[in-house]
Amino acid sequence: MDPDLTTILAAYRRLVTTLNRAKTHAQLTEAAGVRLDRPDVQILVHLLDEGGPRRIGAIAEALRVESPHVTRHVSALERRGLLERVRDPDDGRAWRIALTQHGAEAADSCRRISLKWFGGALADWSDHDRAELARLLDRLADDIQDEVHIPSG
Amino acid sequence: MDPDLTTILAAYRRLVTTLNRAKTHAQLTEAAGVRLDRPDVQILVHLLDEGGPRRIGAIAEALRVESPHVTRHVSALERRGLLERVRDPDDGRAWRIALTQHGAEAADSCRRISLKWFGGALADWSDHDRAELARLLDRLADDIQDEVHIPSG
DNA sequence: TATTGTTATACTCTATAACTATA
DNA sequence: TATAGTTATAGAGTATAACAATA
Repeated sequence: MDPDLTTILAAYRRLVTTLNRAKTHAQLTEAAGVRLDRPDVQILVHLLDEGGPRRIGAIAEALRVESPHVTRHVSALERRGLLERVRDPDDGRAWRIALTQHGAEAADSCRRISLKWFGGALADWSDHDRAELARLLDRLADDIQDEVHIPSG
Repeated sequence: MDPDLTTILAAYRRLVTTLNRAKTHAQLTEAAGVRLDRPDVQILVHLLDEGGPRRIGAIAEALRVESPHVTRHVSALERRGLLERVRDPDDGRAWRIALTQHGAEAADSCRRISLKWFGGALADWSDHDRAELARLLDRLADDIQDEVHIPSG
């Protein structure tokens, strides 16, 4: 019974309960002035973070979802003009998914709201605590990934 | 453009991408030796954390879902003998949802696996860093909750 | 009649399976 | 014929609306 461990797990769950709900997503899209569902936002913001076109398979792998899911959302976003397909320079048969100007703007709006929320939450924090949280949370994400995907038994 | 903020947001998303997927849930239930879907686990572990019977409405509020969702899962878990309804001592018309022995064991198994994952991830961390993460993540969960639910505009 | 919970329904999110196309 | 992606389908997760029951 490690009290730190218990606190960390409980805090993580509380965070997810707050952020990962339909109402929270509705708040985000309203504030961002976009009409996008959650997978849409994930894909658009992922492409913005990556900084360039990516293949369907690469997006699916990064978001840890199956590719048909990505295909459907990408197709819909393409029809709406937020994404476009460009030839993969490395592989003539393949295409990459690229943000259009409109898509990049929508992605940026969404990311801005998330950053605003986190920024608001951390507004009263000391520089030291913010830097420590960044360091520790980044390391936790790495280590959890290793722990879950390469389970020791 | 605050680099700490960006890191924190990205790390949080990475954490969710790792932990909040069907395959991860399947890994958890297999390791725990239970056959439960995600809402089932959330409800059971929540009741275990609370340490006593709770009303449907209170569970829904704590998990930030709508009550019909809780009703359905609780009813199914009741039929399977993991939960039972007991009279609310404070309000004769109302019932509270209580873990049975079997339900408490299942909840404990699931929580144990989550703790094992986090414990494994933090195994190489210094005591200081673990304590700091606990302090900072707990505070973040509080502050995000305030920020999102009492939005400043 | 206000509160709480339930039943009925529908929408969102994501997975699996079967198929297609291209090198 | 291996790889990447798509179409089709189904199941899990969650919300809204309408209703029931009880103080």
